[in-house]
Amino acid sequence: MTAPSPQSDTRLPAYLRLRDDIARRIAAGEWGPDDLLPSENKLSAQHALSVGTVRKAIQQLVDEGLLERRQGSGTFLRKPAFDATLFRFFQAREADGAPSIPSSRLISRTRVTAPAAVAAALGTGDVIRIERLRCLSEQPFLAETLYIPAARFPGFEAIPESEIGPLLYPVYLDRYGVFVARAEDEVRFGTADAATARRLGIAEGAPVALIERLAFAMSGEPVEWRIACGPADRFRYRSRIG
Amino acid sequence: MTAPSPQSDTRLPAYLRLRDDIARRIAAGEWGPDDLLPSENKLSAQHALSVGTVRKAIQQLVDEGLLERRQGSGTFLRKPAFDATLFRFFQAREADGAPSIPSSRLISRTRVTAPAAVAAALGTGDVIRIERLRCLSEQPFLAETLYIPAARFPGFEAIPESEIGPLLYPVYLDRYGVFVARAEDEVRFGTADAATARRLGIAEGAPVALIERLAFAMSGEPVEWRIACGPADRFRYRSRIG
DNA sequence: CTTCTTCACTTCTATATAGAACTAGTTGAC
DNA sequence: GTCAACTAGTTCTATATAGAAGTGAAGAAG
Repeated sequence: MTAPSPQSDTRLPAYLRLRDDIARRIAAGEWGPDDLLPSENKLSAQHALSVGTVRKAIQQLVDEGLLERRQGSGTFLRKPAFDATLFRFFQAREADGAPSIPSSRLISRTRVTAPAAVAAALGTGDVIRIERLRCLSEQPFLAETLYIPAARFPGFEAIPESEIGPLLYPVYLDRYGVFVARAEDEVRFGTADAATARRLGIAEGAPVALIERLAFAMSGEPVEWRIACGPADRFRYRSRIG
Repeated sequence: MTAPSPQSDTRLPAYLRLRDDIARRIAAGEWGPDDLLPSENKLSAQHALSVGTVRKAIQQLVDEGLLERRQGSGTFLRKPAFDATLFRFFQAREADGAPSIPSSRLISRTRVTAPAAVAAALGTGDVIRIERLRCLSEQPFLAETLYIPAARFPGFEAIPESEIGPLLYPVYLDRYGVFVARAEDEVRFGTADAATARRLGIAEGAPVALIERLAFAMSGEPVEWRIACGPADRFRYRSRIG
């Protein structure tokens, strides 16, 4: 076959068109996380391109973190695990210093009209609001409020809590085919309001770090807006420049 | 010539050895910022490699941000301009919203013994301490304390203030041949001590953001430790994930 | 059952080559 | 002097090919 999918825009180089084609097929859910993609040979035959061109296209997707190559085995779709990136911002470690994924406690799931700023970011005001608390060793340290478009996640508010793990993105993928590929974070400082302070067990007005996130599906469509709030003294962020 | 420089360690692939060789020559100062490197043809002839292999080596250095390719012109050494990255963390904009490099006021330069943590990071306790204040429209908004190894920057404390611009890294490069290639930032929150509060014109104990930076020369040697302190309400950081 | 060998398949490295696309300077026409 | 055409040099795209290196499973040897 010669990929009858919607031809990439203009007269772009072949390796870019192939890259976009593969990305589109990933977005369409043709392969699931950790699935094996066709080999370079197969792809080059299917698209009537040389292996070198195919490698160049794949390499870009590897650089973007979408794919993973294993010499001798094949090329695999990577499952993005960047729910954990939120915790780059906080010291989320057990007492023994081992990093771990905090447990989640869902507080509420309600269909509401989104605040103006959130509606603007998501492109719709018809959303489901999720409130949850992240805990480490039974100790709450991060309060989150999330909004997801009701049209994109129908019935989410009715999913039994037992079927929702500590991470949400796998749920989005498994139940709704929404593959969160990219996110934008913004970090600010502020003070805790009464409700948040109560949940976190800190004083009202205590300094907190606020992390806003807008997450996008592979298609570029925004699929989740969230704000996380944690005590400022646990905040710590490292970055490498250059 | 066939590059008599210290051969790269083991039996690594040729493109990696070439990459390291070029990086070493950059570190040795063979080319200055914005200089033109030898063309792919010349490099392939000099090292007895094919053009494809040379391109692969160069591409890695481009990905790392060291080099810049301009089709039709050549490959150039990029001058890192990441003093500005500090201000990714703060809203450093003029009243009209235009981003700008804040002015600097040097408060002191003294040869001192570094605090233990700093000495550990720099590998020596014999340092020069620099205190300065970054201002925007005459309004101070960032207080910095820097430590640089006295042995690496002899006489820095005696350079006339008029010869030091708003950015320090160009001074390091021009006067001491120290090319800052990489840095690690760590962001925390805290409260202002008396001296800092006075300098910034805020209340003692007011919430502040603290950015610690350890900067490295191309050789990997640490050359500067600094801590910057600014009011938390001006802090704002954006990042893109995925 | 365990261990070793073989084999098919994969990605990885490297070469050689051809032409397209682009840049910057020089030359020539007017 | 001005502008267009040409040219030498550069990176970029793409192909074809060969063998090295690594993987995983199947089969042989003990």
